[in-house]
Amino acid sequence: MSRWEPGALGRLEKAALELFVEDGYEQTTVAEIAARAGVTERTFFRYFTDKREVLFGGGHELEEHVVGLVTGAPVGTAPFDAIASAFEATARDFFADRQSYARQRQAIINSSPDLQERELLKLAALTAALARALAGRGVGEPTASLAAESGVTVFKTSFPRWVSEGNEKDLSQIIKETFA
Amino acid sequence: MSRWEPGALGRLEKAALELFVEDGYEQTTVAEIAARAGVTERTFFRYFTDKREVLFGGGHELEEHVVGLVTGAPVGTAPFDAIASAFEATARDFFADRQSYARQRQAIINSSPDLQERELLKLAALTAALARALAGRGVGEPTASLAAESGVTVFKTSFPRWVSEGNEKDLSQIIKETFA
DNA sequence: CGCTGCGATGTCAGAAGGTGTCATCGCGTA
DNA sequence: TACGCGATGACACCTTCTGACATCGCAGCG
Repeated sequence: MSRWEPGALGRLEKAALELFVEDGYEQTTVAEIAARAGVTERTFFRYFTDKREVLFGGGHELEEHVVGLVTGAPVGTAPFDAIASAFEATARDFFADRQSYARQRQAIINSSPDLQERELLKLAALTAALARALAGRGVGEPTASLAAESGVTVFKTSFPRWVSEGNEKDLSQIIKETFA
Repeated sequence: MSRWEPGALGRLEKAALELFVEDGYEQTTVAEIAARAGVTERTFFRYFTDKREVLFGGGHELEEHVVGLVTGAPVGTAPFDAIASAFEATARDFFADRQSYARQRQAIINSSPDLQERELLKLAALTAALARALAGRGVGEPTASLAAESGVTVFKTSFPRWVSEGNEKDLSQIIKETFA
């Protein structure tokens, strides 16, 4: 038996999500999150730079995934097509069975301007990373940036639709439609 | 002689800009800004909801201006054209003689993720307002949102170029080129 | 002329977010 | 056994931001 329960990071993310749902983002204090996770406030800030960041941990993996797909697209694929299919595939891989989680998370984000700011920043980072990936494939400016912007815009507008539709429609399906 | 010097808001904005340039955004405290402006910290927060907001006061007027131009565009103007010329005109009216101010301000924003977040939020608000304006002219979705997004994207990419070009090239000129 | 209400500011106390620094102690390794 | 590492705790501290109440010139009004 080690000195502390392992998995502090996961416990913090879980506790935060629960409390945000129960009491709202702004009403929840970091101290409460830490207490429910069984750690100190200080430990929270060792895992997350910010109170907000606890909701955006997955963003990094998502970025790597999409960028990887774009980088690895068949030689000669048109920039816009590479972006489009990367997003479609990522939608399948990442969000297929997580609609209810995504819905909760999005509801929280929509409730707080602070969180919306952070999300915009993450999307801007994603845009920049995609533009770099395209540049690495020899795509010049401003084509690379414009294709990246377009892709992220499509994603950004498709996501709310997928989340809100009560039905079981596929995210990748919606994305495919919107790209047209 | 009134009880206090008038123009507290202007003094705060001026003091903030100076201190941000001198010491950097993060190193400057609200207390310092207030002291230089000759008021209390509390007064700062009566004028600005946020430490960040002191740099974004003009955003509201800019939004009203662009939206007004779009709303007042000749009947029958294509959505995209309405947006494009609104931005060109606004560039002339708002930024013509303020390049050095804009450069300072942008340098500060670029130095802090906090400020970049806020700027992205303001641009998102502008996008939404433009989409509403187009909708008010009878433009349907998704055309309205896409035209608004495109316009803001062009603005967002043109601005850094205008700011960084050492030369005297016109913002509205750059914008016109990018729209093509 | 004196009263009165308003508006802009000050004063104070305090919650919450965030950081630096040092202490603790189980565990793997020499 | 001794040692050092890594994750966490403990604590003090600063900054941002908010609520509640006090102050006092000024304008209007009787």
